[in-house]
Amino acid sequence: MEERSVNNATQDYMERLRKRGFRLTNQRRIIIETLLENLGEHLNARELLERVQEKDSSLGIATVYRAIELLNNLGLLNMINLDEGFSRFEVPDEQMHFHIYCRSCGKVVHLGNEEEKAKIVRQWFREQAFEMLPQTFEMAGVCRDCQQQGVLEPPATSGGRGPGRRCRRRGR
Amino acid sequence: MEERSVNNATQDYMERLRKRGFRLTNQRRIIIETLLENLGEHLNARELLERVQEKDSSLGIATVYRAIELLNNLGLLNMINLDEGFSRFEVPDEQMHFHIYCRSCGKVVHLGNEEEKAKIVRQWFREQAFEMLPQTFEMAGVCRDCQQQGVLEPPATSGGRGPGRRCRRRGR
DNA sequence: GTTATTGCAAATCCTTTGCAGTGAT
DNA sequence: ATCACTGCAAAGGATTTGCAATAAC
Repeated sequence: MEERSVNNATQDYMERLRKRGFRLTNQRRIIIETLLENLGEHLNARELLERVQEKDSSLGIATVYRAIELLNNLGLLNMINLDEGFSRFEVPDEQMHFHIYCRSCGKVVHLGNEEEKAKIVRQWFREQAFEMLPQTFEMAGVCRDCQQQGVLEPPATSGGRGPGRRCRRRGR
Repeated sequence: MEERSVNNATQDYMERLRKRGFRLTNQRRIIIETLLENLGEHLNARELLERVQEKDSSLGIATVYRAIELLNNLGLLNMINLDEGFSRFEVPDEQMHFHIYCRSCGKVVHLGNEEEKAKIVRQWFREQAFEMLPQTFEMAGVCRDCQQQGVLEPPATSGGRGPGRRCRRRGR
């Protein structure tokens, strides 16, 4: 996203906070701006903190988490879970997003034709009379590259040194 | 699931472990059996441990987590994330499952017509040349009941006493 | 007899929280 | 002048791990 539109979008987010009665602090502005500058990067809290601290080195992790929670509550931020043991964050651009991630190497791809897919999902929500919240869809698979390497071998003896399916926290 | 089919299915799972070269321990059998007996309950690790300990009180949480990881790696178990700060687990019955959960009260509903929906999703995977892993889809929304109560109000003064959207760990 | 697996307790790591100080209104 | 918000450090809670003992093979 270019500088001008980041600025505009940041103002937009700040305005929404103001309307809801929240204070417009410098920290919140920086966090929102940084999220916008890194659209599509799916930063986690630590990564977001690092980038945010380039602008204000005293800004702490607690503030990051509190801003995330606030934005999420207002429906202005999606939480992304890739079964890593922590969350990643994304500001939604009005659209629903569809991610497929590889459980072996961690690669994430965005699906195309999102509007068409979104229509389908909205229908699913309608069937249940649920209001849909802004969100992304995380779908686990094995990418073409990793399919050829096979995944997770038996215990040990058989020469186990392959990557195995990444799955929990330490598995990155 | 009735006793007979639980037994059969458990044997089936054990057989798959054996084929991959893993040892058939009593602990693994109990854990698998318990997962099967509680199909659709979406137990988390602590809940699973409790039920498992009714059968073997010395079985520890580490063993539960290790069994979960093993089964998940073999594609024999789905991890379910409802943004609660921990995971829930489900043994898949060949089918893909679609869950919508209410971010306000936590209610979870299973969508119907799953086979039809599964076809759609399989097509999405095909478009990306990803192998699909057994999994469930967690979609966040607000249920009909909670829609009427409104969610999250501004800071404080304005009389905040509503529930607010549940969102992170402590929010249950 | 080997060696994968277990149980325990300690360690890790993400996330939340209490509190005193600060800054937006 | 208020009181929402911040930063810090400590707490909380889920998950992982080292290691000696155990039990599949």
